Amino acid sequence: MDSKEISQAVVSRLPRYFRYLGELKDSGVERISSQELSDIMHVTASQIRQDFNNFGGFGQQGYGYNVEYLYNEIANILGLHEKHHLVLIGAGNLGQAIANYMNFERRGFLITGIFDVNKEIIGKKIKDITVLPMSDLEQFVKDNAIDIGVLTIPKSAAKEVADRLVACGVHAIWNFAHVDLDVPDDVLVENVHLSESLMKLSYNIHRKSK
Amino acid sequence: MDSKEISQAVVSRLPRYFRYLGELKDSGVERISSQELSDIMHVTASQIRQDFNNFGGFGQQGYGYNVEYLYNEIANILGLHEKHHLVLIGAGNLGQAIANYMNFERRGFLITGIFDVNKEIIGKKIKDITVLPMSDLEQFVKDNAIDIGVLTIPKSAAKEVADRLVACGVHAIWNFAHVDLDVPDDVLVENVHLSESLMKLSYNIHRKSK
DNA sequence: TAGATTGTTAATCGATTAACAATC
DNA sequence: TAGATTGTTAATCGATTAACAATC
Repeated sequence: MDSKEISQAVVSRLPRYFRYLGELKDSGVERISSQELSDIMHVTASQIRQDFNNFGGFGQQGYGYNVEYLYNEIANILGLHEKHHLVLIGAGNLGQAIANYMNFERRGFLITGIFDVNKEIIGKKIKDITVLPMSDLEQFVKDNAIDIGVLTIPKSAAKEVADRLVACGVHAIWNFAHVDLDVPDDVLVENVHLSESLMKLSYNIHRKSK
Repeated sequence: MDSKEISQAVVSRLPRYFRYLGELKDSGVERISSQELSDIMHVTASQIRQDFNNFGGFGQQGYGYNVEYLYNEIANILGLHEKHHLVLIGAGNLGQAIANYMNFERRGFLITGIFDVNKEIIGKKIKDITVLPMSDLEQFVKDNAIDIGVLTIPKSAAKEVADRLVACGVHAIWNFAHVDLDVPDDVLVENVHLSESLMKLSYNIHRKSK
C-alpha cells in the first residue's frame, strides 16, 4: 500500500505541527494556510505543503487547511488514536517524572507497570501503580499486552533489561540510558540521551564565545 | 579564524563519538582507524573522517587516530573543559532527576542554584542545594555567574521564566518545557521535548503494524 | 468569475559516500 | 620500502526551496 518511505526528517517534524495545530484549534482557529502556519512556526510554507503531501492531500486550493481536520489526520498518522501499554523500568526520579507526566496518558500512552531493583521502592505506589520487582517482568509483559518498554535505568543495566524485554515480546523501547541498544531489526528504539543534548548546547556556547 | 560554519548535523554526532572514544579509552585501546570505529559505531568511515576533519587533522596516515588524543580534542571542541554554572528552575521529579544525575557535574556542568514556586519545596535541600523562591532568581544569577538556565517547569510558566533569565544575562537555556521559546538571536536554546520523542516512536510502531 | 492557495514538479542546496592521491 | 590509512576532492544522494499549473 504505502510505497514511498517517509524520511525520519519529515517524521520528526510531525509532532511539532501537531502541537501548533492543537493550540490553534484550542484557540478557535478554523482554517489556516501554509503561509500563515509558516509565519507562526518559522518553517517555509513550501516545506509544510511538502510534508503534509507525503501523507495525502489534506488541504483545499484557495482555502488552505481546516485546522481541526488536519489536527486529527496528523494524530492518526502519529498513531495517537491507538492505545499503548508501557512498562517503566527504573523508578528513580526520572522514572517518576515520566510516570507522573499526565499528558502521555492523554495521548494513549498508559503506564501499566513500574519495575525496580531497589527493595526500598518495590511495593510502594507511584500514581496508583505498585512498583514490582524485576523478577515479575516477563509474566507482567505477557499478561498485560505491553508494547513499549521505557528504560529509566543506569546504562550498566540497560542492555540486559532491553534483551529481557525483547525476549518476552516488547517491540519498542524508549531508552533514556546513555548507551546504544543492540536489538533485532524489528524492534524500534527511540533514544533520549540527555547528556548528548547538553553537550550540543555546550558546543554552541563554546563556539559563540570565540 | 573559523571561517566555515559547522553544520548541526555534524555537531549532533560529536557527543556520540565522544562517548565511544571514552569507552575505548577506558578499555585501554590506544589507537583506532576510521574503519574500525565505523564497524563499532555503524556509521561510514568516510563520514567519520569528514566529521573529524571539520575541526582539523587529528589522525595520521597509515596509523589511524590516537584514542586518548582524539577523545580530548573532541572534549575541547564540545567545550567540556570549561566550567558552566547552571540554575535549575522547577524542582519537581524531572528537575530532581537532573540535579541528581552526577555525570553532568563530571563534565563541568555545575548545578549552582535550584528554584521553585512551591512553598512546600522551597527551603528543602536537593543534593546539598537549598531550593530558593523565584523572587531570588535575578540576584542569584548575577551573583553566581550563571550561564545556563534549565527549565523543568510546565509550559505555562516557561516563556515568562525564560524572559526573566534572558533579562538578567543568561545566554543559554536547556528547555524541557513543551513550548518553543522566543528569545533574542544571541541566546541559545536546546530543547528536550519528551512527548515529541514518544510520538516519533508511536509513528514508527503504527507504520510498522500496517 | 477572479483570487487564493494547494499539490506537485523542477531547481537548488547541503549532506553523505566514494575514490584516491598524499603521506606516515 | 611497502602497506596502511588519512585528508580531501569529486560524485551521489536526499532534503529543502522555488515555481507554477491545477483547482477550489
